[in-house]
Amino acid sequence: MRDVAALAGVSIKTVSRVVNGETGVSVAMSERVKAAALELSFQPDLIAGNLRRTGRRSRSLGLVLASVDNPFCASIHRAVEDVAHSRAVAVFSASTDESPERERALVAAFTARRVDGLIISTACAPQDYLQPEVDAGTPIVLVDRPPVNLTVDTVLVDNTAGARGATAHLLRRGHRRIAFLGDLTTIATARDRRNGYLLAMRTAGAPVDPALVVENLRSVDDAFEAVQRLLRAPEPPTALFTSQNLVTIGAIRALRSLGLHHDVAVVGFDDFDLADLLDPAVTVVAQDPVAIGRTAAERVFARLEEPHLPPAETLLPTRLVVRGSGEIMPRPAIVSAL
Amino acid sequence: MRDVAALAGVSIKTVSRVVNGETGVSVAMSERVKAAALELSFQPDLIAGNLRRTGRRSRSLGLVLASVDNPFCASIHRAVEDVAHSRAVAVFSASTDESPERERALVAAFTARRVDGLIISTACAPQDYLQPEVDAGTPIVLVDRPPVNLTVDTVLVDNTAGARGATAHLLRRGHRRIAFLGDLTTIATARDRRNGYLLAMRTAGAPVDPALVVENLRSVDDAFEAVQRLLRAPEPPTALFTSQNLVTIGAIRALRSLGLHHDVAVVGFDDFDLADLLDPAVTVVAQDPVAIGRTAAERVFARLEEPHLPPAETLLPTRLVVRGSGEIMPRPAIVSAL
DNA sequence: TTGAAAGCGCTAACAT
DNA sequence: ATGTTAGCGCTTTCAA
Repeated sequence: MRDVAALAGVSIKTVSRVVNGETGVSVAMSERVKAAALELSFQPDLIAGNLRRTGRRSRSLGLVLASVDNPFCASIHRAVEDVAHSRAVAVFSASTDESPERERALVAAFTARRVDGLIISTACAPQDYLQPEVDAGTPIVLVDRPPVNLTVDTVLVDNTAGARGATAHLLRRGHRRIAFLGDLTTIATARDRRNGYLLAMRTAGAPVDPALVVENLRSVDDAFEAVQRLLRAPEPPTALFTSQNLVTIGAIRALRSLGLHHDVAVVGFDDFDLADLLDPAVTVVAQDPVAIGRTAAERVFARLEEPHLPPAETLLPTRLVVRGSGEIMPRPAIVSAL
Repeated sequence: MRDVAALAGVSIKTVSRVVNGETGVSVAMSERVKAAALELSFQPDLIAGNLRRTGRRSRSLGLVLASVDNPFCASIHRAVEDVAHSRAVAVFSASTDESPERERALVAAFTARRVDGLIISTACAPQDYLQPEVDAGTPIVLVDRPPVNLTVDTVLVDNTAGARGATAHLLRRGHRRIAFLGDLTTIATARDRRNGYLLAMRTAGAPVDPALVVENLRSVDDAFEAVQRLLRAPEPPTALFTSQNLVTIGAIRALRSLGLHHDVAVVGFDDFDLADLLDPAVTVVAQDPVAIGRTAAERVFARLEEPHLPPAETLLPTRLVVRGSGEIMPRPAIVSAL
């Protein structure tokens, strides 16, 4: 900037005015400065500029997800990016892999870079480590997972209702022995989905067999093995409610390996690509990750403009997508291939 | 930092020394400063610090992809993140949607934030706009798409060989009328894949029917319609080589809609989740996006340490994953459902 | 071992 | 309409 000023033969402040499009610069001067800037291919340093600027905005935002290569997270990510891009804000993103330590490290890395806001799908509970940031006035939105002992904006999905609806859907078709296959119980959404399942079962007066409630499944392989075990047991379930994508896929693989994919009903939580092309097509409880990301990003910017807004809780509904696997009627599942 | 110094009753420089773990501070003093920092929950401003620091590193990196919610891009992203995370570097990411204008805006946004390096899957050719950054010494790695009129590090996939291998695979099973279904011809990888197809056809002495070469397919729907049209034509193909994920999926949907999925062979470029669970399972030319991301990120850091390294060109191989759809033998495709 | 002064690239506040 | 001075939060350089 000093070089540009020297080349144009003006003061550094005049260059600053031109670069920032401030009023009160003669056209001739402005042209001269622009020419000099172009010649030196001058690019203003946004970081240095924001050091002194009133408002002190880095025009960047931190996004912390379970993993950027998980399709659900990636949709949220893209929605956040689009809102941020429209406001000339850049997005830092990172993955926790469900590790509280990594999450803390990532948030610290982002706050050290003075992001204007944070959108977090937390792997921690409680999230005490965020309190200093909240106190410092950084807009924080928790997405998908609720805050514990923390008052911040949230954008959550009605997991309980979604799971209840999925289970009720199976119950309506006459299923009584419905297995629940769940993710880590440390994850709030996994617990909510289990509770929705239990609620539907109790409401329908269906007994809950503890042997049919399998939790802490972390991968396709975990789910595969759990489902194989369930169906080879003396009293196998006639339907499965799988509470997460990887679990749904593992369950489907297990049913195929046993030749039971047309005999055992499946409803999965969370939609996935090609679910409609499988045989049978997979009935799911769909979430709206784009709405989650968009809402969260808009909330960050709203709070940036109006810091004293009361914390908002957005609860997004789910949608049951009927495709076939969830409409299989109950029948004795006979494991032929042993 | 000033506040911490005041509370500890030391100079600001001493705080700086403690915070950065520099040597030459007495233990007692160090303890006093740490206590003060903790009490004020002081977090050093990485940005301000790097303003004067020798080396001038922002410890951030810009990643420009087609779209963060495309699974191929997301895998690259995750690999880049992991390498960056291990070096305490944060990653800005963004999506071009194949728009050269958006790409330029994104790169400008990142350089204005003084990222230490850029990893770009470019939607532009030539990429002249990058020359000033290259000249300024910013490490830039182009991934997946080659540079035009620009000398930078690259990490590319051998698209031509992969496409040639896929087509040869079909030819070996006796197919002669093999359709090529391609993406936008503005994308270099799309052209390379077409060239690989043509090369294999010519090598085998198979005539190339121009009616079977359909390009500029941008979506599942585009591919769906193109494949329906091809198969309803008087001389339909007996096999399809689909040069991209969305195209592969559109083609599969079209074959199903015509009841021909067990009659027409398909080999797709790029692997995708659940390809093995479809009926028939889909034979693909798999790329290794994780290797792309890892290699590119490592290259950025290598160049950061050693700015005068000669530009490196990494060409990653593909792998044919045989699953069934590509092994269907040629037979007259009779469209029953009209 | 500690501190004072200068300065990174820029903007704010106040001249002129 | 333009320039001057101070200062953002930190590191560097050099002196004590």
